[in-house]
Amino acid sequence: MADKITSRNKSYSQWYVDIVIQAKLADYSPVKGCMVIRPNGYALWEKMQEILNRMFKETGHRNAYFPLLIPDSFIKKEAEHVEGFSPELAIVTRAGGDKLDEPLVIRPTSETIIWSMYKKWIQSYRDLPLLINQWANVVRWEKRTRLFLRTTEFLWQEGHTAHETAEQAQEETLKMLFVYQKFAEEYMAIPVIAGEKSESEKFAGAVKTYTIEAMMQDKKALQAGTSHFLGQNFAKAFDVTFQSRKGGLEYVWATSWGVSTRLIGALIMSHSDDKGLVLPPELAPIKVVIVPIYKNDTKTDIMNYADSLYKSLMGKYSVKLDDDDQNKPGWKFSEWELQGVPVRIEIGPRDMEKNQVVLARRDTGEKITVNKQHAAEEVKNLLEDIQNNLFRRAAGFRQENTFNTSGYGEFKEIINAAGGFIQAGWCGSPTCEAGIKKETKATIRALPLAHDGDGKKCIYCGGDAAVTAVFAKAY
RNA sequence: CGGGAUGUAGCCUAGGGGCUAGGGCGCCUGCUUUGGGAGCAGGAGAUCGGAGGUUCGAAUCCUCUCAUCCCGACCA
Repeated sequence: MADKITSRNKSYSQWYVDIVIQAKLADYSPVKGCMVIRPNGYALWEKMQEILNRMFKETGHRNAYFPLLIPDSFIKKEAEHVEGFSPELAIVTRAGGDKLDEPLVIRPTSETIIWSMYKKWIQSYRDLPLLINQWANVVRWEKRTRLFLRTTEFLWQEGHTAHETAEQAQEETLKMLFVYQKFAEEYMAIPVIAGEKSESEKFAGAVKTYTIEAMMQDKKALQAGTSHFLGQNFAKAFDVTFQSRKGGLEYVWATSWGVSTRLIGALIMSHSDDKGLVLPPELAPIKVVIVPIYKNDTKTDIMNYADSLYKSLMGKYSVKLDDDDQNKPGWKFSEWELQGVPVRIEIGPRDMEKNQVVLARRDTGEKITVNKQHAAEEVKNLLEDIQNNLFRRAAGFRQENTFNTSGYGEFKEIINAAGGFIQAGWCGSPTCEAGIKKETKATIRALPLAHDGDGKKCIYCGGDAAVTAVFAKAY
């Protein structure tokens, strides 16, 4: 078999690049830092959109679309926001052959343009809550890019909501955090830690940022989604007020939340192996592929047999019959494994003779032989089993690589040698956080919800811990 | 922005002053094959990243430049 993919042992980052390129998920573009999402990759994004859209709508949100170009002055209206984003903005200064009077920023996120519109749309508490989501592209000029994980332009969804009270906005923030958690765990089969970000890690312009944080196979952390409680920061910056039930004029309370095509990177780095992509059935654009195996003289019979199986499955799952005559079965096996299809059905003369089929599962490589009449039911069970197995495997891996320690010496040892997540006490001081980052490169990934200090001491300064923090090196 | 690496056909690559730039994969044609990336035969495909220079002669040497990847710094 041709070695198209560098093994994870040899080079994890090259393995990742190889998967993306060889599974035809994406390709490099002529512009530095940008990528083309190819049909295989875009199909994954479409599955994510489909599921998330359903979940967003079930929680009362509606989709809309705001423009790509934002007046430069808008970005500058919220002090922390401008400070956070100004280094990575792409700005249009010429258009239509002339220099523009006011430069236009290509959106790095849409808070400012959206709140400028919300000012027009919100007058009364009767206009609240306003629950809008948009699917869009954004541009952030990053110094260092990686396919899917951090590209100059990327696709995402951004929810922007407006509420009467701080409590309602806070509730919305957490509600959407849990939507993300459910999506990651139940569909992507990726276990995540739901928690709050520390002050230094939060979104520029937010009062509080919440995150779902996942562990990749190299034991590094990946921020997979964020949900922000924006307080009244943007309402004040854009003067968005409403007449309350009591008649007074009050600033609106806000949230925003988003996940991006980075999730595709998370998916790859959670489940895939040295043979290629491994997709959880819930997200696999093709769940089952049928590979017929025939000789010239048996071709017609085998194809008929395969086709009848195909017809019996096609209404139930997205299934593909690979009737391409150009490649041999062995080639097809490898190719579909590379592309991550969860279940492969092999049908050859020996199977037809015994009225059976061979089911091969992508997650373990295991093959089983089942009676053709039971194939549909067996496939259903197998898909469920693969979905569960992938989650269990990832959860087990995370557990094996999550450590508790109260000694800073041990902390440094773990981070440098084994890697992984470390749960430790933190006093809450940015100085301690910065010291740890400088000395170990580990950052606070999340302050898990429902954990106070638990009587711990700060891992760095030894003072009383305000919270339990999860530390790790991160993407 | 620092460090490293690489640019030769769609992809991988050989050649490091000299004659028609060689091979593998892939692609096209035909035949044979088909239970883990098939075989044979024939064929198409290259201004050697770009510019300038040295030379009788440059893919090869020199200078500059552009691009990408990897590592680091930075990063809602």
